Amino acid sequence: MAITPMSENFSKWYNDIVYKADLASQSEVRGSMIIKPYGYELWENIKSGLDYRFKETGHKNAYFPLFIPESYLQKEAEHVEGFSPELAVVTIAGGKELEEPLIVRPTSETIIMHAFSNWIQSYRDLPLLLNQWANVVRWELRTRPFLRTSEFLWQEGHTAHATQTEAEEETAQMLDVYADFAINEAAIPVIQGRKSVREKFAGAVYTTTIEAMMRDGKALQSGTSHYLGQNFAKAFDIRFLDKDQERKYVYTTSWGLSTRMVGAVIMTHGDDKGLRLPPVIAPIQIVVVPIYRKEEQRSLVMDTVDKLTAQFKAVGIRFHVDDSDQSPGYKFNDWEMRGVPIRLEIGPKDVEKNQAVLVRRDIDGRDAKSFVSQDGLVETVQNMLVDIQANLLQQATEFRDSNIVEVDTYNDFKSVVDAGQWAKVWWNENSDLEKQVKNETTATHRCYPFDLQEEGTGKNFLTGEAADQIALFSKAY
RNA sequence: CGGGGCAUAGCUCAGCUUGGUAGAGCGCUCGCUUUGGGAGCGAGAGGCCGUCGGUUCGAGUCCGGCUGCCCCGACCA
Repeated sequence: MAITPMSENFSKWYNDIVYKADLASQSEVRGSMIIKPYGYELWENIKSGLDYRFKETGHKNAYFPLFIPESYLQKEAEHVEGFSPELAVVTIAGGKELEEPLIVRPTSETIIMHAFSNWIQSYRDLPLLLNQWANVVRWELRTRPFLRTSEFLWQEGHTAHATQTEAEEETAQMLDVYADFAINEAAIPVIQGRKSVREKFAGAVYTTTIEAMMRDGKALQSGTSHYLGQNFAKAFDIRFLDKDQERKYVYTTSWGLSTRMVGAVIMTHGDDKGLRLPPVIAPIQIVVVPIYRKEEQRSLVMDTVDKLTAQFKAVGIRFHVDDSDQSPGYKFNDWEMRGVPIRLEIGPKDVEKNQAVLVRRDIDGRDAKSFVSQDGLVETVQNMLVDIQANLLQQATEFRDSNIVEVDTYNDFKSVVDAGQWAKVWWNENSDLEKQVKNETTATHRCYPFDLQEEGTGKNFLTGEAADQIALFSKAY
């Protein structure tokens, strides 16, 4: 029943929340999971926050096929090499061996770029701004619910532009969209930055990322936006006739965010009692627990509950009334474990006094509880939801900031990384040395953070040479 | 892909050493009593013991094959 404490075993704590809060369950298929209604509602709320932003920035949704001809994937050399170990391939269909195997998409650059090459003829066709919501398959050897599964849900945006500048602006804009969503809706204080060459998307010129710090100090890449240059345009011959009468290759971008975000929410906000959900994306924002002994009390209490929830409904507060047969104490623990931001208790005493008891999930102890008037309750609740949202972001931000440590020697680096913190260092791009660091410490290059760059140069923590960029290293999911 | 472990009720597991009619806790169903921080009592339902084969009068238990899952490592957008 109870959840394994985080301090005892973080992985177990995570799995306990996923399964006991009914977000997902294990499926019969290796490495796959069933997303249950409560988990899927959370994903739907994430989806709608993103989809709204995509539309606001001029993108349209479309849908491309699940199956991709093998030859498409092979057109971009680095891309195919990056994905080939984890592809699921269909070789037999309809009882016959296929002439050309079909790949179950690990991502859709190739099939979408193939379509783009037919659709784009003139500068008037640009920019082309598309997004698709889809499932993709990557045959991972080691899987964890939401963080890494063989099949997962995501969105992938694909755009084509006339100029490099425009494509790079798009790449940056969509990373901003992700960061805005993560910070303001998921209450996750992400760090924006550029990936090292070793960590970038196969086929990209460069990759930008939002990195989040989990409660165990590990980093989670929570969304990525890639500038693809003309790599795919050349591989798929996507050319347009420009105003100056010249045929030119387009510049493309792609960007994606997956159900992994659910894992990020769990591991950013959760505590030993279970999940803590930011009100903006919580499937249930307030749970009502009626309390009564006798039947007369029950109808009295329920009348008040009906009156109050009608007000919630009118203003769009997402509520749930738990009138099951469980004891109140059971319900309190259960809904805290499921991360509902506010609990409302209504008993005979409250009905009599025209009051209600509110308990907020983001605070521990007595301070979490308040006795408020039923008059103006909707406003009280709305204000509290806003306050909880802000408080979760603040708690996560303070945790993150206190766990990023500046180091300039390899020894300090090792102890910081071993302590589960992030190392902020001076660094020069070098894939071989990055690999060495990973082998020796298990920490990886997370990104070159845009907001933490400094003028001039500093001492590379590994080589001691002068370095011109600030990088973050840490253990990661 | 290398090393180790496991497969028995919805879940967690015992039973195997030493073969003899399938067990516990939790959960579930029904009834009564309860209800402001994980309630109590009583009754009940629920299993081709992963699968195929072998040994035996008799296999959850012993032997072999297969399949699946978990952990550690390696790999990894």
